[in-house]
Amino acid sequence: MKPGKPLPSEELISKRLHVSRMTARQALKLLCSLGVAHSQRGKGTFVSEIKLEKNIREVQSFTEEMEARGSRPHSRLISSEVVSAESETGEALHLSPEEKVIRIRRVRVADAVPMGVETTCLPQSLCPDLLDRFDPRTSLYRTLLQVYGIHIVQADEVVEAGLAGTKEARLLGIPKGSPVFLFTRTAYVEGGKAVEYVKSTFRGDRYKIANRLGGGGVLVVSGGEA
Amino acid sequence: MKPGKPLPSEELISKRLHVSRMTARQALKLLCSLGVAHSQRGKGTFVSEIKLEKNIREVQSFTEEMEARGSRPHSRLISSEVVSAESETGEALHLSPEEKVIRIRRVRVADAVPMGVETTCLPQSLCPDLLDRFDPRTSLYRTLLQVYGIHIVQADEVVEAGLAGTKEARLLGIPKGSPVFLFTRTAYVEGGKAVEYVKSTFRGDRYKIANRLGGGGVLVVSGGEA
DNA sequence: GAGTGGTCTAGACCACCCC
DNA sequence: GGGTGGTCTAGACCACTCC
Repeated sequence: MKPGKPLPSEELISKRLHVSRMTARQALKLLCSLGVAHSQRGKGTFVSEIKLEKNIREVQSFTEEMEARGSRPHSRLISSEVVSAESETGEALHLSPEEKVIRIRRVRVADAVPMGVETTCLPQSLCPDLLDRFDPRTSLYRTLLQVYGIHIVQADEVVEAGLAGTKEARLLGIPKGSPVFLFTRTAYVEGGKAVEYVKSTFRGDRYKIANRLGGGGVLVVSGGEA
Repeated sequence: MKPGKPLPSEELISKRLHVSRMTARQALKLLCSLGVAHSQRGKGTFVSEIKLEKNIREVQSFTEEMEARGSRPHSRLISSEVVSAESETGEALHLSPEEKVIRIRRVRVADAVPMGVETTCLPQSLCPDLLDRFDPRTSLYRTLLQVYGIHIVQADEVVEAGLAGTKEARLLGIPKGSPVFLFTRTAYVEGGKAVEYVKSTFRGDRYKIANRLGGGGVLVVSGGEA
Protein backbone atom coordinates (compact mmCIF):
# COMPACT_ATOMS: atom_id res chain seq x y z
CA MET A 1 0.00 0.00 0.00
CA LYS A 2 1.62 3.18 -1.16
CA PRO A 3 1.25 6.71 0.21
CA GLY A 4 -1.67 8.56 -1.30
CA LYS A 5 -3.44 5.40 -2.42
CA PRO A 6 -7.00 4.79 -1.25
CA LEU A 7 -7.82 2.05 1.20
CA PRO A 8 -10.90 -0.12 0.62
CA SER A 9 -14.10 1.72 1.50
CA GLU A 10 -15.96 0.97 4.71
CA GLU A 11 -18.71 -0.65 2.65
CA LEU A 12 -16.30 -2.93 0.82
CA ILE A 13 -14.45 -4.00 3.96
CA SER A 14 -17.67 -4.86 5.71
CA LYS A 15 -18.81 -7.05 2.81
CA ARG A 16 -15.49 -8.71 2.15
CA LEU A 17 -14.70 -9.51 5.76
CA HIS A 18 -18.31 -10.17 6.78
CA VAL A 19 -18.30 -7.61 9.55
CA SER A 20 -20.68 -4.74 10.16
CA ARG A 21 -19.85 -1.38 8.67
CA MET A 22 -19.36 0.12 12.15
CA THR A 23 -16.63 -2.40 12.80
CA ALA A 24 -14.89 -1.78 9.49
CA ARG A 25 -15.17 1.91 10.23
CA GLN A 26 -13.58 1.50 13.62
CA ALA A 27 -10.62 -0.32 12.07
CA LEU A 28 -10.06 2.51 9.60
CA LYS A 29 -10.30 5.08 12.36
CA LEU A 30 -7.67 3.22 14.31
CA LEU A 31 -5.35 3.55 11.32
CA CYS A 32 -6.12 7.27 11.19
CA SER A 33 -5.35 7.59 14.88
CA LEU A 34 -1.99 5.97 14.33
CA GLY A 35 -1.23 8.51 11.66
CA VAL A 36 -0.84 5.99 8.86
CA ALA A 37 -4.06 6.96 7.06
CA HIS A 38 -6.51 9.85 6.81
CA SER A 39 -10.15 10.09 5.79
CA GLN A 40 -11.86 12.59 3.55
CA ARG A 41 -15.63 12.82 3.59
CA GLY A 42 -17.10 11.98 0.22
CA LYS A 43 -13.79 10.75 -1.16
CA GLY A 44 -12.31 7.90 0.80
CA THR A 45 -9.60 6.87 3.23
CA PHE A 46 -6.01 7.17 2.04
CA VAL A 47 -2.58 5.99 3.08
CA SER A 48 -0.64 8.92 4.58
CA GLU A 49 2.83 9.80 3.42
CA ILE A 50 4.32 10.03 6.87
CA LYS A 51 3.80 7.78 9.78
CA LEU A 52 4.40 7.91 13.48
CA GLU A 53 7.44 5.92 14.49
CA LYS A 54 6.26 6.28 18.02
CA ASN A 55 3.67 8.25 19.85
CA ILE A 56 5.92 10.99 21.11
CA ARG A 57 3.07 12.45 23.12
CA GLU A 58 2.92 9.57 25.55
CA VAL A 59 4.21 10.10 29.05
CA GLN A 60 7.65 8.58 29.23
CA SER A 61 10.04 8.23 32.08
CA PHE A 62 13.69 8.98 31.41
CA THR A 63 14.29 5.23 31.35
CA GLU A 64 11.63 4.58 28.73
CA GLU A 65 12.71 7.54 26.66
CA MET A 66 16.33 6.47 26.52
CA GLU A 67 15.45 2.86 25.80
CA ALA A 68 13.24 4.05 22.95
CA ARG A 69 16.21 5.96 21.55
CA GLY A 70 18.37 2.87 21.74
CA SER A 71 20.48 3.98 24.71
CA ARG A 72 21.15 2.21 27.98
CA PRO A 73 19.87 4.41 30.80
CA HIS A 74 20.86 4.32 34.43
CA SER A 75 21.09 6.71 37.33
CA ARG A 76 23.47 7.77 40.06
CA LEU A 77 21.93 8.66 43.38
CA ILE A 78 22.82 12.00 44.90
CA SER A 79 20.42 11.92 47.82
CA SER A 80 17.12 10.43 48.95
CA GLU A 81 15.23 11.64 51.96
CA VAL A 82 11.88 12.43 53.52
CA VAL A 83 11.38 16.16 53.93
CA SER A 84 8.68 18.75 54.43
CA ALA A 85 7.38 19.93 51.10
CA GLU A 86 8.56 23.30 49.92
CA SER A 87 5.71 25.60 49.00
CA GLU A 88 6.16 25.14 45.28
CA THR A 89 6.12 21.35 45.57
CA GLY A 90 3.26 21.33 48.03
CA GLU A 91 1.20 23.47 45.73
CA ALA A 92 1.84 21.30 42.70
CA LEU A 93 0.93 18.12 44.59
CA HIS A 94 -1.95 19.70 46.52
CA LEU A 95 -0.50 18.78 49.89
CA SER A 96 -1.47 20.17 53.25
CA PRO A 97 1.41 21.96 55.05
CA GLU A 98 2.17 19.13 57.44
CA GLU A 99 2.49 16.45 54.79
CA LYS A 100 5.92 15.08 53.99
CA VAL A 101 7.38 14.24 50.61
CA ILE A 102 9.97 11.75 49.47
CA ARG A 103 12.69 13.61 47.60
CA ILE A 104 15.13 11.80 45.34
CA ARG A 105 18.00 13.54 43.57
CA ARG A 106 19.72 11.65 40.78
CA VAL A 107 22.10 12.15 37.92
CA ARG A 108 20.52 10.61 34.84
CA VAL A 109 22.95 8.76 32.63
CA ALA A 110 22.63 7.32 29.11
CA ASP A 111 25.35 5.05 27.75
CA ALA A 112 27.69 6.19 30.52
CA VAL A 113 27.21 9.87 29.58
CA PRO A 114 25.61 12.08 32.24
CA MET A 115 22.60 13.72 30.60
CA GLY A 116 20.85 15.59 33.38
CA VAL A 117 20.24 16.20 37.07
CA GLU A 118 16.78 15.49 38.40
CA THR A 119 14.94 16.10 41.65
CA THR A 120 11.76 14.08 42.09
CA CYS A 121 9.21 14.62 44.85
CA LEU A 122 6.33 12.30 45.72
CA PRO A 123 3.85 12.46 48.61
CA GLN A 124 5.05 10.12 51.34
CA SER A 125 1.49 9.02 52.01
CA LEU A 126 1.34 7.50 48.55
CA CYS A 127 4.32 5.19 48.88
CA PRO A 128 5.52 5.26 52.51
CA ASP A 129 8.27 2.65 52.20
CA LEU A 130 9.50 3.68 48.75
CA LEU A 131 13.03 4.37 49.89
CA ASP A 132 13.35 0.79 51.15
CA ARG A 133 11.84 -0.79 48.08
CA PHE A 134 13.28 1.28 45.23
CA ASP A 135 16.69 0.86 43.70
CA PRO A 136 17.44 4.45 42.63
CA ARG A 137 19.57 3.26 39.74
CA THR A 138 16.48 1.80 38.07
CA SER A 139 13.15 3.14 36.79
CA LEU A 140 11.02 4.94 39.33
CA TYR A 141 7.92 4.69 37.14
CA ARG A 142 8.30 0.93 36.90
CA THR A 143 8.64 0.63 40.65
CA LEU A 144 5.59 2.81 41.25
CA LEU A 145 3.57 0.61 38.90
CA GLN A 146 4.82 -2.78 40.10
CA VAL A 147 4.98 -2.14 43.83
CA TYR A 148 2.16 0.36 44.39
CA GLY A 149 0.00 -0.02 41.29
CA ILE A 150 0.48 3.65 40.55
CA HIS A 151 0.07 4.20 36.84
CA ILE A 152 1.13 7.61 35.61
CA VAL A 153 -0.88 8.46 32.53
CA GLN A 154 -0.49 12.19 32.13
CA ALA A 155 2.03 14.94 32.77
CA ASP A 156 2.27 18.67 32.36
CA GLU A 157 5.70 19.93 31.56
CA VAL A 158 7.23 23.37 31.25
CA VAL A 159 10.54 23.70 29.46
CA GLU A 160 12.86 26.67 29.82
CA ALA A 161 16.24 27.42 28.30
CA GLY A 162 18.98 28.31 30.74
CA LEU A 163 22.67 28.16 31.56
CA ALA A 164 24.43 25.56 33.67
CA GLY A 165 25.34 26.73 37.16
CA THR A 166 28.47 25.66 39.02
CA LYS A 167 26.87 22.67 40.69
CA GLU A 168 25.10 21.31 37.61
CA ALA A 169 28.19 21.84 35.49
CA ARG A 170 30.26 19.75 37.87
CA LEU A 171 27.71 16.94 38.08
CA LEU A 172 27.27 16.83 34.31
CA GLY A 173 30.88 17.34 33.34
CA ILE A 174 30.21 20.41 31.20
CA PRO A 175 31.55 23.97 31.40
CA LYS A 176 29.69 26.40 33.62
CA GLY A 177 27.44 28.60 31.48
CA SER A 178 26.71 25.86 28.93
CA PRO A 179 23.18 25.85 27.49
CA VAL A 180 20.76 23.57 29.32
CA PHE A 181 17.08 22.68 29.37
CA LEU A 182 15.19 23.29 32.59
CA PHE A 183 12.22 20.98 32.99
CA THR A 184 9.41 21.31 35.50
CA ARG A 185 7.00 18.42 35.38
CA THR A 186 3.87 17.47 37.27
CA ALA A 187 2.66 13.93 36.69
CA TYR A 188 -0.86 12.58 37.22
CA VAL A 189 -2.61 9.26 37.58
CA GLU A 190 -5.85 8.48 35.83
CA GLY A 191 -8.48 10.81 37.15
CA GLY A 192 -6.08 13.68 37.55
CA LYS A 193 -4.53 13.28 40.99
CA ALA A 194 -1.00 14.76 40.99
CA VAL A 195 1.53 12.25 42.30
CA GLU A 196 4.93 13.50 41.23
CA TYR A 197 6.68 16.86 40.92
CA VAL A 198 10.02 16.93 39.16
CA LYS A 199 12.57 19.62 38.41
CA SER A 200 15.47 18.72 36.21
CA THR A 201 18.36 20.20 34.26
CA PHE A 202 19.48 18.52 31.05
CA ARG A 203 22.51 19.16 28.87
CA GLY A 204 21.82 21.21 25.77
CA ASP A 205 24.71 19.65 23.91
CA ARG A 206 23.55 16.05 24.22
CA TYR A 207 19.83 16.28 24.60
CA LYS A 208 17.10 17.33 22.18
CA ILE A 209 13.34 17.42 22.38
CA ALA A 210 11.22 15.99 19.58
CA ASN A 211 7.55 16.95 19.38
CA ARG A 212 4.85 15.89 17.00
CA LEU A 213 2.05 18.42 16.89
CA GLY A 214 -1.40 17.74 15.54
CA GLY A 215 -1.81 14.92 13.12
CA GLY A 216 -3.67 11.67 13.11
CA GLY A 217 -7.19 12.02 14.30
CA VAL A 218 -6.65 14.53 17.01
CA LEU A 219 -9.91 14.15 18.74
CA VAL A 220 -10.52 10.87 20.12
CA VAL A 221 -12.94 8.40 21.00
CA SER A 222 -12.07 4.82 21.37
CA GLY A 223 -9.25 2.55 22.27
CA GLY A 224 -8.27 4.83 25.11
CA GLU A 225 -7.14 3.67 28.49
CA ALA A 226 -9.81 2.15 30.69
CA MET B 1 -20.27 18.12 38.61
CA LYS B 2 -17.28 17.71 40.86
CA PRO B 3 -13.97 15.97 40.22
CA GLY B 4 -14.05 12.27 41.00
CA LYS B 5 -17.84 12.08 40.78
CA PRO B 6 -19.39 9.57 38.38
CA LEU B 7 -21.23 10.71 35.29
CA PRO B 8 -24.50 9.04 34.34
CA SER B 9 -23.96 5.63 32.83
CA GLU B 10 -24.27 5.07 29.09
CA GLU B 11 -27.46 3.11 29.73
CA LEU B 12 -29.01 5.90 31.76
CA ILE B 13 -28.13 8.62 29.30
CA SER B 14 -29.58 6.67 26.42
CA LYS B 15 -32.88 6.18 28.25
CA ARG B 16 -33.15 9.68 29.67
CA LEU B 17 -32.28 11.47 26.45
CA HIS B 18 -33.98 8.97 24.16
CA VAL B 19 -30.90 8.27 22.11
CA SER B 20 -29.21 4.99 21.34
CA ARG B 21 -26.54 3.73 23.65
CA MET B 22 -23.90 4.14 20.93
CA THR B 23 -24.69 7.82 20.76
CA ALA B 24 -24.55 8.30 24.51
CA ARG B 25 -21.31 6.40 24.48
CA GLN B 26 -19.86 8.65 21.81
CA ALA B 27 -20.72 11.72 23.87
CA LEU B 28 -18.91 10.30 26.89
CA LYS B 29 -15.90 9.42 24.80
CA LEU B 30 -15.76 12.94 23.53
CA LEU B 31 -15.54 14.14 27.12
CA CYS B 32 -12.74 11.65 27.73
CA SER B 33 -10.91 12.88 24.67
CA LEU B 34 -11.12 16.43 25.97
CA GLY B 35 -9.57 15.30 29.21
CA VAL B 36 -12.47 16.29 31.42
CA ALA B 37 -13.55 12.72 32.18
CA HIS B 38 -12.19 9.18 32.17
CA SER B 39 -13.82 5.77 31.91
CA GLN B 40 -13.16 2.63 33.90
CA ARG B 41 -14.51 -0.65 32.63
CA GLY B 42 -16.91 -2.20 35.06
CA LYS B 43 -17.07 0.93 37.20
CA GLY B 44 -18.22 3.98 35.32
CA THR B 45 -17.18 7.28 33.81
CA PHE B 46 -15.86 9.94 36.16
CA VAL B 47 -15.12 13.63 36.13
CA SER B 48 -11.36 14.18 36.02
CA GLU B 49 -9.62 16.50 38.45
CA ILE B 50 -7.64 18.35 35.84
CA LYS B 51 -8.79 19.61 32.54
CA LEU B 52 -7.21 20.83 29.36
CA GLU B 53 -7.37 24.57 29.07
CA LYS B 54 -6.34 24.12 25.52
CA ASN B 55 -5.09 21.28 23.40
CA ILE B 56 -1.43 22.13 23.51
CA ARG B 57 -0.66 19.41 21.05
CA GLU B 58 -2.39 21.14 18.17
CA VAL B 59 -0.28 22.73 15.51
CA GLN B 60 -0.19 26.43 16.20
CA SER B 61 1.41 29.25 14.32
CA PHE B 62 3.26 31.87 16.34
CA THR B 63 0.28 34.15 15.83
CA GLU B 64 -2.20 31.64 17.20
CA GLU B 65 0.07 30.73 20.07
CA MET B 66 0.53 34.31 21.20
CA GLU B 67 -3.14 35.12 20.85
CA ALA B 68 -3.91 32.07 22.96
CA ARG B 69 -1.58 33.40 25.63
CA GLY B 70 -3.30 36.75 25.55
CA SER B 71 -0.54 38.66 23.79
CA ARG B 72 -0.69 40.75 20.65
CA PRO B 73 1.61 39.20 18.06
CA HIS B 74 3.13 40.84 15.04
CA SER B 75 6.23 40.52 12.95
CA ARG B 76 8.98 42.63 11.43
CA LEU B 77 10.24 41.56 8.04
CA ILE B 78 13.98 41.04 7.61
CA SER B 79 13.94 39.64 4.10
CA SER B 80 11.72 37.77 1.64
CA GLU B 81 12.98 36.23 -1.53
CA VAL B 82 12.83 33.32 -3.92
CA VAL B 83 15.98 31.21 -3.72
CA SER B 84 17.29 27.77 -4.57
CA ALA B 85 16.68 25.40 -1.70
CA GLU B 86 19.65 24.55 0.45
CA SER B 87 20.20 20.81 0.79
CA GLU B 88 18.74 20.64 4.29
CA THR B 89 15.59 22.48 3.25
CA GLY B 90 15.25 20.55 -0.01
CA GLU B 91 15.49 17.29 1.85
CA ALA B 92 12.90 18.24 4.43
CA LEU B 93 10.44 19.38 1.75
CA HIS B 94 11.29 16.57 -0.68
CA LEU B 95 12.18 18.97 -3.47
CA SER B 96 14.08 18.18 -6.64
CA PRO B 97 17.36 20.16 -6.93
CA GLU B 98 16.04 22.66 -9.47
CA GLU B 99 12.97 23.65 -7.45
CA LYS B 100 12.88 27.06 -5.84
CA VAL B 101 11.65 27.99 -2.40
CA ILE B 102 10.16 31.14 -0.98
CA ARG B 103 12.21 32.19 2.04
CA ILE B 104 10.88 34.66 4.58
CA ARG B 105 12.92 35.92 7.51
CA ARG B 106 11.07 37.69 10.28
CA VAL B 107 11.48 38.90 13.83
CA ARG B 108 8.52 37.65 15.81
CA VAL B 109 7.17 40.13 18.29
CA ALA B 110 4.67 39.81 21.14
CA ASP B 111 3.34 42.94 22.86
CA ALA B 112 6.15 44.98 21.31
CA VAL B 113 8.79 42.62 22.76
CA PRO B 114 10.94 40.77 20.21
CA MET B 115 10.62 37.06 21.03
CA GLY B 116 12.44 35.26 18.27
CA VAL B 117 13.94 35.20 14.80
CA GLU B 118 12.40 32.86 12.27
CA THR B 119 13.27 31.68 8.77
CA THR B 120 10.42 30.01 6.88
CA CYS B 121 10.80 28.15 3.59
CA LEU B 122 7.96 27.00 1.35
CA PRO B 123 8.07 25.41 -2.11
CA GLN B 124 7.45 28.13 -4.69
CA SER B 125 5.31 25.73 -6.74
CA LEU B 126 2.81 25.61 -3.90
CA CYS B 127 2.13 29.32 -3.63
CA PRO B 128 3.86 31.08 -6.57
CA ASP B 129 2.62 34.60 -5.89
CA LEU B 130 2.83 34.44 -2.11
CA LEU B 131 5.21 37.37 -1.80
CA ASP B 132 2.68 39.61 -3.59
CA ARG B 133 -0.29 38.41 -1.59
CA PHE B 134 1.11 38.08 1.92
CA ASP B 135 1.62 40.87 4.41
CA PRO B 136 4.61 39.56 6.39
CA ARG B 137 3.48 41.36 9.52
CA THR B 138 0.45 39.06 9.70
CA SER B 139 -0.14 35.32 10.04
CA LEU B 140 1.41 33.15 7.34
CA TYR B 141 -0.75 30.17 8.24
CA ARG B 142 -3.91 32.24 7.86
CA THR B 143 -2.79 33.46 4.44
CA LEU B 144 -1.94 29.93 3.31
CA LEU B 145 -5.38 28.78 4.34
CA GLN B 146 -7.38 31.70 3.00
CA VAL B 147 -5.56 32.31 -0.28
CA TYR B 148 -4.34 28.85 -1.24
CA GLY B 149 -6.55 26.52 0.79
CA ILE B 150 -3.45 25.03 2.40
CA HIS B 151 -4.38 23.64 5.77
CA ILE B 152 -1.45 22.65 7.96
CA VAL B 153 -2.54 19.87 10.28
CA GLN B 154 0.68 18.36 11.53
CA ALA B 155 4.23 19.33 12.34
CA ASP B 156 7.39 17.66 13.54
CA GLU B 157 9.55 19.82 15.71
CA VAL B 158 12.99 19.44 17.21
CA VAL B 159 13.99 21.75 20.04
CA GLU B 160 17.57 22.42 21.11
CA ALA B 161 19.04 24.63 23.80
CA GLY B 162 21.71 27.05 22.63
CA LEU B 163 23.29 30.45 23.08
CA ALA B 164 22.46 33.62 21.19
CA GLY B 165 24.96 34.54 18.50
CA THR B 166 25.92 38.11 17.64
CA LYS B 167 23.27 38.52 14.95
CA GLU B 168 20.39 37.03 16.94
CA ALA B 169 21.38 38.98 20.03
CA ARG B 170 21.20 42.24 18.11
CA LEU B 171 17.86 41.44 16.50
CA LEU B 172 16.34 40.33 19.80
CA GLY B 173 17.89 42.98 22.01
CA ILE B 174 19.56 40.52 24.37
CA PRO B 175 23.21 40.00 25.34
CA LYS B 176 25.26 37.70 23.17
CA GLY B 177 25.55 34.29 24.83
CA SER B 178 22.07 34.45 26.39
CA PRO B 179 20.19 31.15 26.54
CA VAL B 180 17.87 30.52 23.58
CA PHE B 181 15.68 27.82 22.12
CA LEU B 182 16.52 26.58 18.64
CA PHE B 183 13.51 25.22 16.79
CA THR B 184 13.51 23.19 13.61
CA ARG B 185 10.05 22.47 12.31
CA THR B 186 8.62 20.65 9.33
CA ALA B 187 4.91 21.17 8.74
CA TYR B 188 2.55 18.95 6.80
CA VAL B 189 -0.85 19.09 5.19
CA GLU B 190 -3.38 16.32 5.53
CA GLY B 191 -1.98 13.24 3.90
CA GLY B 192 1.55 14.00 4.93
CA LYS B 193 2.95 16.26 2.22
CA ALA B 194 5.61 18.56 3.71
CA VAL B 195 4.88 22.19 2.87
CA GLU B 196 6.94 24.27 5.26
CA TYR B 197 10.40 24.11 6.80
CA VAL B 198 11.20 26.55 9.56
CA LYS B 199 14.25 27.29 11.65
CA SER B 200 13.93 29.74 14.48
CA THR B 201 15.67 31.10 17.54
CA PHE B 202 13.62 32.20 20.53
CA ARG B 203 14.64 34.02 23.68
CA GLY B 204 15.13 31.81 26.71
CA ASP B 205 14.31 34.65 29.08
CA ARG B 206 10.87 35.44 27.66
CA TYR B 207 9.71 32.23 26.09
CA LYS B 208 8.70 28.89 27.62
CA ILE B 209 7.37 25.68 26.19
CA ALA B 210 4.38 23.95 27.77
CA ASN B 211 3.70 20.33 26.92
CA ARG B 212 0.96 18.02 27.96
CA LEU B 213 1.95 14.41 27.66
CA GLY B 214 -0.45 11.49 27.59
CA GLY B 215 -3.88 11.98 29.08
CA GLY B 216 -7.37 11.89 27.77
CA GLY B 217 -8.12 8.98 25.57
CA VAL B 218 -4.85 8.66 23.83
CA LEU B 219 -5.93 6.41 21.05
CA VAL B 220 -8.46 7.74 18.85
CA VAL B 221 -11.33 7.01 16.81
CA SER B 222 -13.86 9.60 16.12
CA GLY B 223 -14.28 13.28 15.79
CA GLY B 224 -11.01 13.54 13.91
CA GLU B 225 -10.41 15.86 11.00
CA ALA B 226 -12.13 14.90 7.81
C1' DG C 1 -26.10 -11.19 40.26
C1' DA C 2 -26.50 -6.46 39.04
C1' DG C 3 -24.34 -2.74 36.93
C1' DT C 4 -20.73 -0.93 34.22
C1' DG C 5 -18.04 0.03 29.95
C1' DG C 6 -16.08 -2.46 25.38
C1' DT C 7 -17.45 -4.40 21.33
C1' DC C 8 -20.36 -5.85 17.62
C1' DT C 9 -24.50 -6.27 14.40
C1' DA C 10 -27.59 -4.95 10.36
C1' DG C 11 -29.72 -1.88 9.04
C1' DA C 12 -30.78 3.66 8.17
C1' DC C 13 -30.35 8.74 6.69
C1' DC C 14 -27.36 12.54 5.73
C1' DA C 15 -23.55 15.57 3.68
C1' DC C 16 -20.15 15.65 0.60
C1' DC C 17 -17.40 14.71 -3.74
C1' DC C 18 -17.11 13.60 -8.45
C1' DC C 19 -18.90 12.51 -12.76
C1' DG D 1 -26.70 9.62 -9.48
C1' DG D 2 -23.49 6.69 -7.35
C1' DG D 3 -19.93 6.27 -4.08
C1' DT D 4 -17.84 7.93 0.02
C1' DG D 5 -17.39 8.90 5.01
C1' DG D 6 -20.28 10.91 9.38
C1' DT D 7 -23.83 9.83 12.25
C1' DC D 8 -27.51 7.30 14.39
C1' DT D 9 -30.65 3.33 15.88
C1' DA D 10 -32.13 -0.71 18.82
C1' DG D 11 -30.84 -4.30 19.94
C1' DA D 12 -26.89 -8.11 21.50
C1' DC D 13 -22.90 -10.53 24.00
C1' DC D 14 -18.72 -10.07 26.69
C1' DA D 15 -15.31 -8.67 30.47
C1' DC D 16 -14.89 -6.44 34.41
C1' DT D 17 -16.13 -4.54 39.21
C1' DC D 18 -18.53 -4.70 43.33
C1' DC D 19 -21.48 -6.75 46.54
